[in-house]
Amino acid sequence: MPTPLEKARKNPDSMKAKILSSARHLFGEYGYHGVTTRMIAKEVGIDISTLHYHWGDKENLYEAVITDIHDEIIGVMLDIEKIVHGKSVEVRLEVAIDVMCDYLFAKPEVPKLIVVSSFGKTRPDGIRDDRLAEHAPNVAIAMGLAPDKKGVSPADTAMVLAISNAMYSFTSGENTFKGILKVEHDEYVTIVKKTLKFILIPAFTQKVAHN
Amino acid sequence: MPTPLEKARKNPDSMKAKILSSARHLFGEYGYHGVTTRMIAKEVGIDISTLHYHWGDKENLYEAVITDIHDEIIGVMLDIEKIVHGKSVEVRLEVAIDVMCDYLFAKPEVPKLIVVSSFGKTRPDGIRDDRLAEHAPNVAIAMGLAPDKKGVSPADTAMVLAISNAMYSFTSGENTFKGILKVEHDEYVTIVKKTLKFILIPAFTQKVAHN
DNA sequence: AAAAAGATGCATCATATGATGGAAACAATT
DNA sequence: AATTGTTTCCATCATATGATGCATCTTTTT
Repeated sequence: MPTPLEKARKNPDSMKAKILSSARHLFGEYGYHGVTTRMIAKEVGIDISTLHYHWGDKENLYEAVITDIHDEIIGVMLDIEKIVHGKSVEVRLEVAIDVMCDYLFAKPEVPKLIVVSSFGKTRPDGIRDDRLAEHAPNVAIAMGLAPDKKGVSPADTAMVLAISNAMYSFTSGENTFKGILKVEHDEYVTIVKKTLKFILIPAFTQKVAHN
Repeated sequence: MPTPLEKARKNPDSMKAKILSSARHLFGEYGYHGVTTRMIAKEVGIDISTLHYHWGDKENLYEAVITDIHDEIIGVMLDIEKIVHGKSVEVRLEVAIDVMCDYLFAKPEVPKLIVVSSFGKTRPDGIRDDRLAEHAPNVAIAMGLAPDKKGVSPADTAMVLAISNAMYSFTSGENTFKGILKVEHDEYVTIVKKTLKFILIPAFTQKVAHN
């Protein structure tokens, strides 16, 4: 029996999928409490009762959104791990930064939702997804920071978190930071990738060489 | 004529100050829309009408909170700039990381509010403070990335943003990341500082040497 | 074509929320 | 003590919000 989320994915033109898409966008923009079911319904062009018919209550829809983006981003991570497998540290990092940044810039609601769900609280509590967290050690291994699950130290995981956070911050804060840097989108993307590589590659090669 | 914020600062035991303090804490935890005036009033132990008497409407109180933390953090930045003036790049960065992290760990609502106000939107718009943004180039100069205001490139500013973001992420996400790293507060602080220095110092010395 | 299942919107409800008027309590000034 | 100004809370309001019942329309199945 497919879940509502699976149904929505199966048919991207379905009402379920349209609602999910708008919900992603709006929750990413304004946060859980900043979005009303009416806002979502209005963006889709439907009545709120139709929204509730497809997704149940607001919390349930939000959970679906969180699950959706987590599945997606973990998919991207696995893709990257496949691509970089066997490559040098520099190449691994470079590819990881390029591919992940392209993805995050294309779907800015993803880093925004990850950031708020990691940093902030949602009042009625609940709603939390720890799969990204649990995945961090795997990334550490894939990046060559540690040989196996046993060998991943907190410091290694902290490195992975630092990289992830850097990408999330720059992509979700694009609008603010673009203004500070006084550049347009394309140049912003270039600068971000360059800066990330500039900062991370020296540290990483040093670290991996040390292992 | 002092503003309400100045009055609150002048007397930390005043009702204005107590409300501001609770508002800081709660807005940091749940975001603008996640906090009701009733929640704040309850935490202080007063009626909402007293809250409105002192601070006007919710948006006004939020603005005061944002202004308050921005003044505070810019103060810390200026302190750091004084301390590190004339020191080597390594020492400058080390001190900056230590002092700023200590401050942010002590007042976690500060990075939280900065992150959400940089990344997210608050629905009725308005409410924005760009002083931190405008201050970024000064930090670039203080850190030795550029000789003067004219010489600060977008890439330099991006470096400063990367450092700031890294500190904000690690401090505001402490609760989540502590769990991932499976460490307690004290060790978490140590790891964060170590990781930040490990990543940033090589990149920075390289960059400054290149100038 | 009829029947069944699915999807949609209108009207409506209960509660939450921001906000205010005005009375009462308190403090300062004369 | 009386007066004035400040602070606090109670009662209340208008609107926003999440949610649902039910009738209507649409699609699918028989």
